[in-house]
Amino acid sequence: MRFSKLFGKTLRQAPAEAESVSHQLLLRAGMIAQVAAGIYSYLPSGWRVLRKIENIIREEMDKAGGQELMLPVLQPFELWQQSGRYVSFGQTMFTLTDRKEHKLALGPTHEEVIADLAHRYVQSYRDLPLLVYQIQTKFRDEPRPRGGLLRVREFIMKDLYSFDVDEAALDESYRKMSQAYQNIYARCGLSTSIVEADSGAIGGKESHEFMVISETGEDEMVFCPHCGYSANVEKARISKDVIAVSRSPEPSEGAAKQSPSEGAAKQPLPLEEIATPEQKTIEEVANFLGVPSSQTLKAVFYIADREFVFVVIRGDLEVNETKLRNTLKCNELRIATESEVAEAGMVAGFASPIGIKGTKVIADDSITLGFNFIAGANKPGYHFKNANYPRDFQVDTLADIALAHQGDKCPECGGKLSSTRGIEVGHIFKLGIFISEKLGASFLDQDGVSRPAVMGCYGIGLGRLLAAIVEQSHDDNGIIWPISVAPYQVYLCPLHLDNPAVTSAAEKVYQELENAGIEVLFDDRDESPGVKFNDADLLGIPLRLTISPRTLQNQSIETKWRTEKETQLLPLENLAAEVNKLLIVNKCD
RNA sequence: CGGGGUGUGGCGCAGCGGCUAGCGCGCAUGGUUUGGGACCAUGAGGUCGGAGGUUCAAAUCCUCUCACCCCGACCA
Repeated sequence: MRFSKLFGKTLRQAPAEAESVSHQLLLRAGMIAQVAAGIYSYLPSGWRVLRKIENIIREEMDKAGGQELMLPVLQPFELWQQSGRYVSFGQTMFTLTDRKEHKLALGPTHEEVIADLAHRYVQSYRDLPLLVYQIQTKFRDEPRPRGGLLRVREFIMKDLYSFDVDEAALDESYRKMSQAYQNIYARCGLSTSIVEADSGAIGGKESHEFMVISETGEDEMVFCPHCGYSANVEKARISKDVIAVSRSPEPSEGAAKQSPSEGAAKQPLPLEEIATPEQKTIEEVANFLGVPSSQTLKAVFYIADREFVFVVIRGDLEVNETKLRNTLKCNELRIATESEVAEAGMVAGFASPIGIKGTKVIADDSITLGFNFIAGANKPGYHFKNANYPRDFQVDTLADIALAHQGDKCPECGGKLSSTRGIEVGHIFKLGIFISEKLGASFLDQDGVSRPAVMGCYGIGLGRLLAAIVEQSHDDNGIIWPISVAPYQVYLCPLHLDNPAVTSAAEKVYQELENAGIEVLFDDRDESPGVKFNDADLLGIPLRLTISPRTLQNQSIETKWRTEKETQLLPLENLAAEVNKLLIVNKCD
């Protein structure tokens, strides 16, 4: 490709709307252009990168036994009513009405369509396992697109669906996909971490995300440096017995040196009402009474699908709303307003489940890890001492609904958890049978018994993956593409185009490299060296070849890797073969 | 949806009641240049996001509205 003909200009200054590194660099390099919020065009060089990523993914999916197909973007809304997932997707779905007043959705994902297909074509256990995938555009009306390609409303995704005879077979498909994903990221030069994840609107029980560590990421994950446990905070578990010490607010002298279990009697003591005037927050109450916050119970009020819910958790912990949502199996969840709290008859600041009737109570299991808690007395200015579950109050559900933090104890080994932000570049799910049951995707087993296929689904957003590579691989001068996904492998850079020797040598080299199947961006523009070098860096082409009167004196060409400072001379003779060797040696896949 | 911010040539910005709306980059033409974003000359390109209002006069003040960005809620 001749640079002079390449559609899409490089920019010295990034457009003002771009904040994240990948967004700025991709815009400056002329690889993408914004059309509207969360809607982008790929320009030729950006599209080349995307297609390379796509091919890597396709190869790995095929290798893992996947069969590529193509499902429609336009989906009858009835399919979504059949699965019931139109509720959990809600506003995120773009919907439209056709001329016959028939409601359609632009597919945000394709479990319904593929399960409906499986219903027709999978009949026997002999047809399983089945792994089918597509690489296609998805539409999701995200409430807040952000970070350029990081969160968009229209995006290209690889989605594979697995159908298996039972859970054990699903585990095997899942394992295969997990491996294929790791191969893909490695070939794209990305280092990723696999973390336990919540399955959100997709549903299902077990899922993992592949994360690229980056401050730009929207997700927070915790990990244990000792045993390797790692999870998205939405999902993360923690060991709750000792963390109380580390996180309690500066306890007063005396209480300070006691762990919560030492600080309290190990036997339940009689419930006792004490005056705590004006002491409303956990911190105030704990300080006032000279106990660690882990010796208190916190009350938090939510509205879950219009129902008022009383949530109790140990005072040193916070509520994880994703876990709470899953526990309640609700769609909308929000903190109750002050007036809603009052209307429900609660005394904010002094509330506890003790003596409360007719209200749904959800408790974190941390309330069972201790004795003699301080809890609200449900009247202004008073708390109870020595509140004990289940002696003093009952709950409707007892579950893990606590939020993990950096510094908490690892649930596996007790080590100290670290936390970091990450970009989710892939997500795999064990769906189970809830969709196949609803859409009739069943098969006959060896015994002639009809059973629903056990499903899994596995997604990678290609644009986000591309952006994640840029986030992880760049410097002050621009993008640094790994050879495997670079828009061009070689940047051919002649200097002094007024010199006929340079021009003819450059043209010859360009032809030679092209003929050898090497992807070359030939900077045939009559620009100063600085401009060309800077564009080469900005575009992130792995290998730069400079040809000038100086190099021609030695019958050679200068080579420079994007990742290195130094240059080398390479003889012009047999150049294509030599360049090919260099590229192969330095390729990461 | 809540909070904050920005809309002026392709990009970055200035102008914030007063004459013909400027500057840098980019673009075009000609010339001089050329190893890390050269220089000179000439030139093209603008409904100042939109609508309404105030005024002798509005990019500038007021009202409404739209778009985009950031934080949060939300979100595979």
